[in-house]
Amino acid sequence: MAKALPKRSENYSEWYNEIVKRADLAENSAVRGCMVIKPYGFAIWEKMQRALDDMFKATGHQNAYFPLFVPKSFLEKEEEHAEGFAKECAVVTHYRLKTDGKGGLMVDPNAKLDEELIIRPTSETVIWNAYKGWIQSWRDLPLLINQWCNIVRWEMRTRIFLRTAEFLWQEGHTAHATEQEAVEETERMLGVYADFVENWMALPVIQGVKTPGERFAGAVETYCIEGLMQDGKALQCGTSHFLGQNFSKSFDVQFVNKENQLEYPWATSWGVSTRLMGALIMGHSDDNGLVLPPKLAPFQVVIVPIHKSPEDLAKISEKVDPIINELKAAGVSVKYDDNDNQRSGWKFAEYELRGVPIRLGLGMRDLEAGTVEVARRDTLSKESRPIDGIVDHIKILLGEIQQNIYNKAMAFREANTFPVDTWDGFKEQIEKGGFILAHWDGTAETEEKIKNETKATIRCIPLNSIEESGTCVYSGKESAKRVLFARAY
RNA sequence: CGGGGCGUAGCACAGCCUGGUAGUGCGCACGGUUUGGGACCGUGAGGCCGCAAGUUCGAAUCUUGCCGCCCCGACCA
Repeated sequence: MAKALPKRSENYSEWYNEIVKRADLAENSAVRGCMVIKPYGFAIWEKMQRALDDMFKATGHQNAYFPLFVPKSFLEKEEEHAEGFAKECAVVTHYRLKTDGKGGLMVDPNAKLDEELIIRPTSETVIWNAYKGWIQSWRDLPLLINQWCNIVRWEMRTRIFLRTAEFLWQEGHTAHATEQEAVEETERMLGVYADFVENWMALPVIQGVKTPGERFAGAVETYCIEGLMQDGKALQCGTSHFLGQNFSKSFDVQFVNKENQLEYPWATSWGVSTRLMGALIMGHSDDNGLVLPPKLAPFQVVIVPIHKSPEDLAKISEKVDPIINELKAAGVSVKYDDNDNQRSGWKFAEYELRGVPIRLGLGMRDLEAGTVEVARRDTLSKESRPIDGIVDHIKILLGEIQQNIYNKAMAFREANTFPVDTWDGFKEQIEKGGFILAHWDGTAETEEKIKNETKATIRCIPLNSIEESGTCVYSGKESAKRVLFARAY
């Protein structure tokens, strides 16, 4: 019998780790805190990349690539930025090894770098150093650049996909002639992220602004999208920063405006990472394994033959071939698993674990009846349907599944979002999990105290929050709107 | 960095207390019987028992040191 997954209700983090492993998404590597993303997991990431990249291009951005190494002197230039990242940087101090005479290798003490190189934790500094040479005139603006790369943040404690020492991401870095234009860009890209996470990943998110305490180091304003995971914890799914003129000033980048005056350009940066893989897993999956939205599944349909003899298999394959061709022609990705290593029952369980949205089962009974068994991963329901018209049915079904898992996630979020008006109520609810909408007096002191007493942080000040006067849930002082609290990953 | 757990076959683990030829299940290879929700029988391959030193006639097992990983906390996308 199957080795069942741990249940979400019993041990959520073990359930998560097991899904990652058993669905063959990724594994821990020999290097502390770093993961190996396996082909099935990487295929999902590639689909995310493709969709996002298309969206970036559609909003006028171009891809480029900047170095992995950041000279220490660059990182120092923007003070807050330097402070914020200093304690999680990997540093290269030497450029050569030599044999140690005992069959091993040692760092060559004669090969010390004059200036240490930091493995990029983010690229604002190298990029703005380069922009100095790219920007002279208002005609060079806006400069809309994105890069896909890996970065390193030396985390004390890591969790696969959610927080790894090395991770993959994209980082957009733009320069604008006016403050307003840069703010618009920051908001536009937040919207792109929200659009992607909701429409591709099928996860509803709250768009908002971070409090000063939660702001990106070096930013004037940080916008974010926040998702709610099934264990009631929040996950920041993407951030978009308005950087003001902090980096243009630090790197002395200026442009000549239409009036022939020198000005500092206004900057933004924005990123999403392989952490989204974690959001995808925790947002939809169940005790049977992964549940993938059709738009991001490596293959949307798997066809499993059910046969007793090679002759039967040949007959089934003959029937399956045109279905595969028709599906492909319709833009549906499909895998036909005629592998005879495993039997059909094993395959059913396996593809369920891997979250394939639709499974077609085809046996001799179906050949006689002209039917096929259609199983949905999201509802675990099965029905027998005529082969005629099956491709049209699947096209519709894929859309339904995409919508259904979004609706489920939305219903979950709604059922787990609570307006709270008293401190006792706050403390009680935070233990149960979920999003809490509560009034806050706007001070860092209160934010800090709430965090220390309950481990809840202000995830964001939602963009769509309505003006509603009330009193701070902690201090009792006046407040104009509710903010979003939760315990977070 | 604290607290806990664990390193034995590709994977999951037993054996260790009480030293004496390294085992079980899954997976893998081959043969056969099977096949509508994780099949069964038979045969077989596969191990520096995390690394190093020590104790001993003899160490997976005892001692010391080191390394690594996972989980729980403080920091973070």
